[in-house]
Amino acid sequence: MDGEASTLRETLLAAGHRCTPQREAVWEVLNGMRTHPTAEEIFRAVRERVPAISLATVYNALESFESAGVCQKLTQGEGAARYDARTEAHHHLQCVDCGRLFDVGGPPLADWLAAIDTGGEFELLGGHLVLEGRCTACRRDS
Amino acid sequence: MDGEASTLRETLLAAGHRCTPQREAVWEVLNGMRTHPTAEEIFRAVRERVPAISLATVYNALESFESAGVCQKLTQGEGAARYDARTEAHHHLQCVDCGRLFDVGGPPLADWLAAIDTGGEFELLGGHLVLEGRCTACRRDS
DNA sequence: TTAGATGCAAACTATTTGCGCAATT
DNA sequence: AATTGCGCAAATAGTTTGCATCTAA
Repeated sequence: MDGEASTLRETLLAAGHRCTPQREAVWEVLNGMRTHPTAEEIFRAVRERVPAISLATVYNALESFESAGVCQKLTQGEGAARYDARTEAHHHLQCVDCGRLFDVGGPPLADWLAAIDTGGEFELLGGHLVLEGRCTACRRDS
Repeated sequence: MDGEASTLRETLLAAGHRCTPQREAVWEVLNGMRTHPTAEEIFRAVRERVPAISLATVYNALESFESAGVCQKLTQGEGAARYDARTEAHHHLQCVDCGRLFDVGGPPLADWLAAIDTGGEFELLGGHLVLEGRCTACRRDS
C-alpha cells in the first residue's frame, strides 16, 4: 500500500495467496481507474494487456485482494458490485443516472455509530454511508 | 399508510395501478414481517394464502408499491434485495451472519448530509446509512 | 514438488420479460 | 369494454463453481 507492485506481492503472500501476472494487471487497472469499476469493467480493461484472461480470474483476483485487506467490495445500489482499493476512511456517492461511484469526504462514521440506538439487542460492528446524487458528467447531459 | 387495506387500494389507484387480491396479500405479508423480507420470502409466505401466486407477480406487486411510494427496495449488501414498508425515518442494521435487516433508531441523516464534502461537483440528493452487526438470534447461536 | 491459480464452460441466484388468459375498473 | 395484472416459462445479468492444466513458491 506504500510501494506499488512489489508490495502487492508481499501483501498477497502474507495472506496466503499467490501473486500472478494476471493479479498484478488487475491491481494496476483497479488503482488506475478513478471511478470504482465493476468486475466487468476491470475485465475489459485488463484484457487489453492480458488478452487471454478470463472473467472468473478477475473475480478470483478481486477476492484475493479483499482477503488480503487491500480492496473493498461495494455492493450497494442496483447492478453489479464495484471495487475500491482505497484505504483511507471516506464515503461513497453513487450517481443515480450512470451508477458510477465516487469518493467524497466527510466526518468519520465512528462519530455517528455512538449515537445509534440498537436497543442493546445487536452487536454493532460497523457500517457505511451510501450517498445518492448526480455526478458532474450526468448533470451536464441533462 | 394510515388505514390498512382500503388505503392501499386508494394509494395504488392514485398511482395508476390496480389493487388485486394478490397485491393485498403481498402487502399484508410485507407489513406483518418484522424483518424486511426478500421477494422470495414474501413469495413463500403469500403462497400459503394464495397458492397459485407466482414469484413474478410478487415482484410486480412490490414494484407497484414502490411506484406508489409506500414501499422501499433495499439493495445494499450481498444477496437478494429486501423490502421495507416503513415510512418513518430510520436506519437499517444488517446481520452479518443471517443477512436479515432490522430497524434501528438514531439521529436523522439530514444532520449529516450537511457535513459531507462533495467538492461542489455533485448534486447531493440523499442517502442512507447501512449498519453491520450481529442480531440477537445469531449471537445466541455462536 | 505441490498447493493454489488459470481458463473455459456450465451452474446458479436474483430479477425481468413476453405471451395468452383472466380479472379489475 | 378496455386495460391492466396474472401465471408460466424463458431470458437475462451477475457471480460462482467444477475440472483439467499450468505455474508460482
